[in-house]
Amino acid sequence: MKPPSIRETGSSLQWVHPPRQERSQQTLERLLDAAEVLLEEKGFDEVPVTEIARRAESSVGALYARFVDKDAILHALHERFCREACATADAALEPARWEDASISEIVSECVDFLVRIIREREGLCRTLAARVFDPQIRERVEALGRYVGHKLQQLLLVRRDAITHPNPELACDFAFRQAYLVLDPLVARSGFDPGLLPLRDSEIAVEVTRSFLAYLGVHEPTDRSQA
Amino acid sequence: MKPPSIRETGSSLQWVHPPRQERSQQTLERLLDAAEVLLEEKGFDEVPVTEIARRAESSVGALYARFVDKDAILHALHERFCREACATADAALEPARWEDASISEIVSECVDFLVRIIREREGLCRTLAARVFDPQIRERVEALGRYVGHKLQQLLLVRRDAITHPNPELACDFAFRQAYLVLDPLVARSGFDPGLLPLRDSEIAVEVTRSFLAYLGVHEPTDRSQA
DNA sequence: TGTACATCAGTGAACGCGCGTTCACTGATGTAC
DNA sequence: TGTACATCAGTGAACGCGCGTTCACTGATGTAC
Repeated sequence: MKPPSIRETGSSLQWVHPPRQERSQQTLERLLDAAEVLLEEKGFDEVPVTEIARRAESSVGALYARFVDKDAILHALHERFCREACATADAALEPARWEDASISEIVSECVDFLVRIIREREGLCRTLAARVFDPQIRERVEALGRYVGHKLQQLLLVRRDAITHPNPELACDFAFRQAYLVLDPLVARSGFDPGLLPLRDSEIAVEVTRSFLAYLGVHEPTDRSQA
Repeated sequence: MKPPSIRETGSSLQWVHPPRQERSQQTLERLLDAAEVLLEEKGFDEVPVTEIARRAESSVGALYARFVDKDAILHALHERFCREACATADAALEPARWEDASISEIVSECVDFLVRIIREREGLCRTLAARVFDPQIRERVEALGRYVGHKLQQLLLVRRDAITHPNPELACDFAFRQAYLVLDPLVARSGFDPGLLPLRDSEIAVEVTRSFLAYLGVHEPTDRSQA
């Protein structure tokens, strides 16, 4: 139950040569942006470094002046994503925002939120999903999951007498991960195709929310938000 | 609601040069087996054809005499997997076997079953998961999902008055896919690592089953199996 | 049953392509006095 | 403010490695008469 913290795993310095001028800082960001855009269309392995450099209106040499190797780009992208995701979660799951809310309201908004994030960054999410076997990526995915999951859990456990599941801690954790694991492929993969289920995002969100709540065993509270 | 059938998508012939002698048939199978074994340890892209050939005690030339290209091996492996999975599902979901069973019994056994299959063929499942974006693989995954999902659905819908979810058809479909989507990464990925959730297979199965039933809204029947 | 020929199966060294990475060089920015 | 030098940033052609694929050749199996 200790709040998980996002350790800076030796962080960027492992993959990125730090820029010392404003100019190269911008190049770095252009390269990252270019890479992320290209990931919307292809897998990471299908994108040659030359293409990333070209798209960023930079050059291969400049790229290697910033990144120790090709993989470093993906790692940097993932780190940036995690930082942003944490920040967003911090804001969104701020207890004050939810003082009078019921569990279903919280869960429902969280699910919508997950859908939106995954949809916005489909390409990156897809590539990351295909690489969870990479220990570094995996560790980052898990750390983010723990971090956000823990915040959500705290919010939900305050309302624990609305939860029927015999082990509310486990239940919150499992339910959150389940939601994420289901949404990731349903949303991110469906860019290519009707998708695994012929449902639109909003319909998927409804079912995932329903599932989440049913699993917790929430009998809808007549509004008793604070413990 | 039409029973989905596994179309033979032009099938093997597209990737495999059919063997004409017993000998080459055996070579083909040795190659497939070797490839599947190697997938337990690495991703498909990390396994060079030379290694597959070597492990099969064959040669690169022999390999290319059977498969049109490297990808063909993965496709052939996937087709074999689907054939076997269908056959197993046919046997397991045979209505006669379940005449007196409740929904929870059916679901619980199905989940256990999924866990076992995924666990047994971790390597292949992992590689396939990383490749759902390939249209051919995706189509096969979906076809298998439809096929098995439909069989399960039929079994469950016979007991539809035990289901509270407003749309039982949709619910069965969604619940099955959700179970699969959650189990695949939880089980197949955890070979590498403590896993996303620090749960053992049996514990995961319990939660997935609970979630499945809760989502359907099953109020446990006092045994009224036939409609 | 034997012989000749055709097709199938297998071998593994060699080829070649793609792509990540390097490197010699030019230009820009910062710093010291 | 100006000048000289050092470091940073950027360029893109060339390199080289890995790996999928081919191909010339040997051996095995099948078939026709």
